[in-house]
Amino acid sequence: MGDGPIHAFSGIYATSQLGRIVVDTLTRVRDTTPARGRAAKRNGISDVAKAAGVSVTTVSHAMSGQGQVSAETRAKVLRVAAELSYAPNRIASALRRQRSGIIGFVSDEIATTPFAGRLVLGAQSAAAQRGMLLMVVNSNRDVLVERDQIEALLAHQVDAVIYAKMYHQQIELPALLHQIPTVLVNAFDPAVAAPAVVPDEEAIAEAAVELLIRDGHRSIAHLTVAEDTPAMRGRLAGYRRAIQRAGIGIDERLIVRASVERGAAATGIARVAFASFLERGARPTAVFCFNDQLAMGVYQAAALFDLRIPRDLSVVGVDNLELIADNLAPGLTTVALPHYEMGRWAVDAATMMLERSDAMPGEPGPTRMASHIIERESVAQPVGAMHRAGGAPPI
Amino acid sequence: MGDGPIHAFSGIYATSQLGRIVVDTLTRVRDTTPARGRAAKRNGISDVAKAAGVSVTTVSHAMSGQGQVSAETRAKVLRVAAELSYAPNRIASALRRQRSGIIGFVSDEIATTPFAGRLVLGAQSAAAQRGMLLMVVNSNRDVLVERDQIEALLAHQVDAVIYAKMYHQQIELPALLHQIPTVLVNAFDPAVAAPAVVPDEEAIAEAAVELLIRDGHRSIAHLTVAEDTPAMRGRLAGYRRAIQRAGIGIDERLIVRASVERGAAATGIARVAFASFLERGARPTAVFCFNDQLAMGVYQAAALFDLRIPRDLSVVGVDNLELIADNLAPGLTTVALPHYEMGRWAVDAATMMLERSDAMPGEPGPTRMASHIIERESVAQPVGAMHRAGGAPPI
DNA sequence: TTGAAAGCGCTAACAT
DNA sequence: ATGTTAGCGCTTTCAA
Repeated sequence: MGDGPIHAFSGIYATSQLGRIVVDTLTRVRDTTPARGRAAKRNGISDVAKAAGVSVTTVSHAMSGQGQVSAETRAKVLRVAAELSYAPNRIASALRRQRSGIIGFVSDEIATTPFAGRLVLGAQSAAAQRGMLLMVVNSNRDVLVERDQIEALLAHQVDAVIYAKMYHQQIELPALLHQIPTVLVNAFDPAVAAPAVVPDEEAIAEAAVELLIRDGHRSIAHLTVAEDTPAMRGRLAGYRRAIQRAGIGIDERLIVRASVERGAAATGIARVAFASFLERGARPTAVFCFNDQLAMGVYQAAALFDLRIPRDLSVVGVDNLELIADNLAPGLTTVALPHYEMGRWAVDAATMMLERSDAMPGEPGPTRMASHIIERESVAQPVGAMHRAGGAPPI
Repeated sequence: MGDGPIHAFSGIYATSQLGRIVVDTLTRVRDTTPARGRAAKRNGISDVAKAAGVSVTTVSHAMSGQGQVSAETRAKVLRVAAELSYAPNRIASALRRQRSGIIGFVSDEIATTPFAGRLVLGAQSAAAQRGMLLMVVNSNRDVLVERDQIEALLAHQVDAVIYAKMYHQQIELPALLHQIPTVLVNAFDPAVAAPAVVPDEEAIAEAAVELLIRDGHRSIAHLTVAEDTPAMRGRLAGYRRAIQRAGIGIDERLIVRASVERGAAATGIARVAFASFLERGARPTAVFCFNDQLAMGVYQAAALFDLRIPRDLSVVGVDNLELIADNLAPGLTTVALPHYEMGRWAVDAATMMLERSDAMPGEPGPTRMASHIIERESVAQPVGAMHRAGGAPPI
């Protein structure tokens, strides 16, 4: 035994048949020349069977808990399997069972928002619990790439696919996915009866506005985007509903739209939009913003008008982009979208379809998932409201 | 033919044997009741063989370009395969060839930085070019979870694994990975001869500092972190080298450390650190910051001292966190880390090892990859420097 | 140039 | 309770 990894045959296999059966009984020293090129040949079920002196069937049964195996045989098989660090070859298993144990995760975008990560994380943790693995592909919003990626997933016999978008939207499900159990995330296709999960946009706005109302605000602006999306519509509707439910009349002048493209410039445009809004004499005590970037713009606009947040103006955003929300001073109170939860839900829905092929998880229509508010320091009672809700209306 | 998907047998298969051979010859109408439960049975190689009137061997050869097939036979097979939308079952192929075509991608973290996304994107695009797929798992920095995930990857017979960290660091490669070709990203293990790729930290600092020197700055501060990491050391060394190379003496008083934990609070702590530094009378005309969050803190500190960026103080960051760099006013000039490129490199290195098992890609020691500067508006010539480098030294 | 057949490692139907 | 065996869909000898 010279350099390199230290291997030893343990007692029971000392006279053993197969070169492949190699057991570490000594403490492994640090291996400075690890495997290159090819993966080391791993022990297979027949290696275990031989070493344990049983048939492969028994090993299979013992490992999977399927058939009937006596407790002692089972224990022995398990012990030997552990010693040989045997784990079933999922490729062979997949071929035989016609189940790969892989869920494809198709995302339109993975690098420019933190949403993708949370979605993947949620999906992955649910998948792990069920002994499945995720195969993540990402199209960068290129339909051709997406097609190729989906074909690759299908060729790899994924059991199901999660089709996720980063922004809540209506879509047309790629035809390729009609042949396989698919669940939509942050998206829905009215023409296809596939389970779908989306954020409950109205609830987001209601939660935010109710938080403000509870603190005594009666003059609450909504800074939103011009683009007509489910998110924009839903949050606007939720805003209206919460305002009205509190017995406050809707003041259309308090609803401001910033025509903004997605992405960075949002902040500047929001600042301009909101500043010109204040310029025209509007004096809300609070703003509910469509997203955190818009909220960041409001911080800048407030500075221009010498308005202190939260003393003179309370602000609530949506998205919980930590890079923004934590770094703003004061910290931004915002609504966190349920990406992690939607990821989990999607995998659960997919496996449910796999187990009972007649099952259709969720509601008819997209399942709407609740968000939660992350409170930081950008909300306070309006001056004059003091310790009760419904204080003196400002202006 | 009633509702549902419209299918038709094309002429040549009208009398055909197999129910499975189903060809769309009519335009497909929109399917509102897609597959649930199980994936639709896909045509296999023998379906193609029968339809084309050849053996499966010939189909295999024709599809893969391996053996000798006459041009016409080949054309026919390909046509039939396309009509049956046949694609080889990668599971069966993997079992036979002992090559899964899957690369495992192990990441310590996927949700809280944009880095993971860019790494995955780079790796994925390189993998796609080689007909491989990525299986992404993520441990959330939990060693136990990591172990399980790696075991799952091995059970799925991944051909190689990419082991990626989000922050450049020295690590000890998990023992499980010694048995399979592995490439490290943003990390290195001196005890293991595995290919590794990391950012060239010194070059990052040199590029930033040289940009400032070119604009005429002679008094350049470096705001860095206290934590002793390869990134901190490398960038500090690069800073010193660039300064000295320009014939400017190192002024140790210009090197400021903010003891900061990763994450959000960085900004505030950086502001305090840099403010107290200015308070003591230090008057650099530019700061090179260890990262963008620190740079954001400098913006805040500058505001406290009535210093205008870039007129009174130029600022350069590292990371190109677009949420920060784009939203700061003025936009932050910063160095973008080569995450995408490292992802690509890793996959290329892994496939190289797979092809020639004696190959050891890259340099001895981690391969260092160049970054690039993203210029925005936070750098200008110092007052008095005017149009030439080496203008009047300030103070 | 084409085809027959073995076999990758496993699971499950069917003995015993 | 345990074992024998066929076969998942493909690739690859080897033979014709």
